[in-house]
Amino acid sequence: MTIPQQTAGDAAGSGARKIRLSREVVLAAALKIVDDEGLEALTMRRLGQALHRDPMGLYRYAANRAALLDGVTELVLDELAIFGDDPDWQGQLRRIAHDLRLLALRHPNVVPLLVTRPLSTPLGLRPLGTLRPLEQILGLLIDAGFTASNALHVYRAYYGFLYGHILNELQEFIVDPDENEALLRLGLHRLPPKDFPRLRALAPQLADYDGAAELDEGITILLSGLSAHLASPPIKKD
Amino acid sequence: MTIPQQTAGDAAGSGARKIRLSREVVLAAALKIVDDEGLEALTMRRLGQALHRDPMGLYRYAANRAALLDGVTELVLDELAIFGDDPDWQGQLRRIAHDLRLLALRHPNVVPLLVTRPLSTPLGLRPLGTLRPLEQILGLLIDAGFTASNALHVYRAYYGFLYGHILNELQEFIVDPDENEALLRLGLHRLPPKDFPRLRALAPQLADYDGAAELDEGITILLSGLSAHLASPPIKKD
DNA sequence: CCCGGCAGGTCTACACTGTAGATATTAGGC
DNA sequence: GCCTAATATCTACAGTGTAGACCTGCCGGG
Repeated sequence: MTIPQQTAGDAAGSGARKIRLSREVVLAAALKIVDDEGLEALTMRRLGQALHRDPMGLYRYAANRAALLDGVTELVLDELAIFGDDPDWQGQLRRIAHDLRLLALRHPNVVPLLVTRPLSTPLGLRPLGTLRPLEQILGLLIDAGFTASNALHVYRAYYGFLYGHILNELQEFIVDPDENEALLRLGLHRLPPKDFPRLRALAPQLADYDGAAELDEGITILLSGLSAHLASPPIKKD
Repeated sequence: MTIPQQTAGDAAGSGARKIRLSREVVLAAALKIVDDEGLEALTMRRLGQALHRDPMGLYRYAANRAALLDGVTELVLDELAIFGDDPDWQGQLRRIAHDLRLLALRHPNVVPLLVTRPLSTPLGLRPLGTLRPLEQILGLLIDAGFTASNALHVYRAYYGFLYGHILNELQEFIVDPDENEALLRLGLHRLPPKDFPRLRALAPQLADYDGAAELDEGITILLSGLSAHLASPPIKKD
């Protein structure tokens, strides 16, 4: 006999009262599961359990699991603020880069979605929330005086570098934070010294990786390179 | 590397000659499935069917599905050649970048693995094949006169940019190649014009994206920026 | 000849997944 | 009361990874 959870006090003391569902509530719960337990843990049944609902009911708020994942990425990207009216476009790009980096560190389990979902969805069919940063940054650059097509070039170089950095940084992960030997912290001792001398020798530098500083340097290089390159010859004849 | 030649008419059950299995054969078959039918299609049962074997037998060559995926990424990365003795490190980096780009275009379905698998595996525990490029490029740079730690910085900027570019390029995908209107080719007509004016206006530029040229420009910018930046002040005091 | 071991291939079974479709429950209008 | 529409829940099915039992051929030794 199943227990109808009509009576409030049966579950664990925290609000056993069924809150009214909405797309935002569902996505927020999904994000929490991904953050806490990883991507694989986000199943319809698990999500239903977290919301004290039948899993089937969730299909009202997301057509299927893929749409649910898209919703989560959208929700995460909404945390990113872009101010279209700031005339200091370089400063703005720098700030956004740092913001996105922090966002990725806050939700590392979502990063695979961030980079992977767009690969299987053509531009025009993506959730609008994920296209908004693109549109806004384009606006930022165009307002700063760039040609539309040059703005696109700058955007590509910028976002490419940015995502690349984030992937890079998230990949260098610590195995055993308590270990004080750098080799061991990264698990590098398992590599055959014969084949990987350089990598092993770089253990200390790998172990104290200042992601923010490195990102900032990269942005500086990129911006200076871009302005130098864009100043002299037009990139293309359109 | 090369697939042992197989009989074309494997569908006809009579002549289904069972070739001798090996790790390479299994991984090659797995890669073929991923290339032809996508990542999701690579299941143990499907792979077993492609090899005319019981799916369970495959666990002799890959401990589990994750290991199988790792094997596939390793196999793909083996296609990338790096010549450690070339003194022209800039030219070498440029060539490798183009090679990796072409490799990604050849195996677009593997790219998610390439960028995603390392996120869930600490450096020291990755399949050795995926670390080899790192080690070799470090060697290239160190032989060219870089400090070990500067080599690491250059590597990070380089690989970050490179992966970023590849993601970028693979994301701008064509919905309907027969369409001659740029808006429609990318599916951009579905975007509300009010919210995405710039993006829609950029449709023509998006539609003819010369990835190789863009990558080359980016590399140029990066290399010049790097050498300028590395020439004057040391990045860090180690 | 038999026999025991052994390594590899095969089968069955189980716990879990997404989700289609039927069913039960509720709310609102007359 | 009764009818309709929406919403919530249940059941069921095809598919997944993989543990563990089973079978099958091959080996050298008696």
